Amino acid sequence: METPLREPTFLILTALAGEPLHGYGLIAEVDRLSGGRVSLRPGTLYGALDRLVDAGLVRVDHEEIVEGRLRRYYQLTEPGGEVLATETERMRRNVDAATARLRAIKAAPRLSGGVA
Amino acid sequence: METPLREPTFLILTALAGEPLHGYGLIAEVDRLSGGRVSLRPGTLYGALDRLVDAGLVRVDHEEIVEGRLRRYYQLTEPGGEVLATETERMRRNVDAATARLRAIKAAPRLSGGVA
DNA sequence: AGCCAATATATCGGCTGCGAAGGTATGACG
DNA sequence: CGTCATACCTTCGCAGCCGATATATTGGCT
Repeated sequence: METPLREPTFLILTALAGEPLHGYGLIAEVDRLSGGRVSLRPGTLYGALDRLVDAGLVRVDHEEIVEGRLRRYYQLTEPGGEVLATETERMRRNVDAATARLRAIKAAPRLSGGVA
Repeated sequence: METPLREPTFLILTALAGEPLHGYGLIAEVDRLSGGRVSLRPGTLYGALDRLVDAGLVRVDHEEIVEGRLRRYYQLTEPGGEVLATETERMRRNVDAATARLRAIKAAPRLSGGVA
């Protein structure tokens, strides 16, 4: 697993931090928690899930058949929760650093397009 | 330019939001603002700078020779500042979503490794 | 004088993760 | 009986990062 986590992977872990979900449910949940801004594609989702399971951050919780269709539920593991917490902290620091500098820019713009 | 920005690219923009910097100065600044956690490699830095200049998010401010060595200073453009702001907002939302769910986990763990 | 470290730039190849596209199967609905 | 929605999975190309490597100059150490 590469770290820093990319956005799709990060959101998958975040979604699973709520409750175990199956593939399609995960897509829906990520859609919801991102306010519709991120729609996972199957290729992204299953690739990411395979990697996450390999790395032990997620595991298959159980499978069930609903209306003839298999649902494979994935669950966040404890290491998965730790990685999510660590990555969240990293991002928080980056966000804070950027926010501080952006505030300074607004106060006294120094960009190419600044007021002449 | 791919969006979401990857961490090195994001930090380069953040560093340049403070003041124009040259390559090596940028490496030092990113080192500092990341608390030593991120040390840019030349390959990462110059690749990213090329892409950022191509995309118009950063531009060459000026060049100067200090002690016989060329320093090429890069400056954040206005579009660059906007992208940085947008990306920061995106990350803030993701951080908030993850934080909320992580808090819930701590209160009532539901992970594989939870208390038996 | 001779050498190594630090400053400063740049390039190349491999790896990884994402995304677009496409594929299979089942049940529901008209 | 065809189409849509659900649900799984695979393959391929691309973009960005990183390690390694290269080149040039200044300065310090011996």
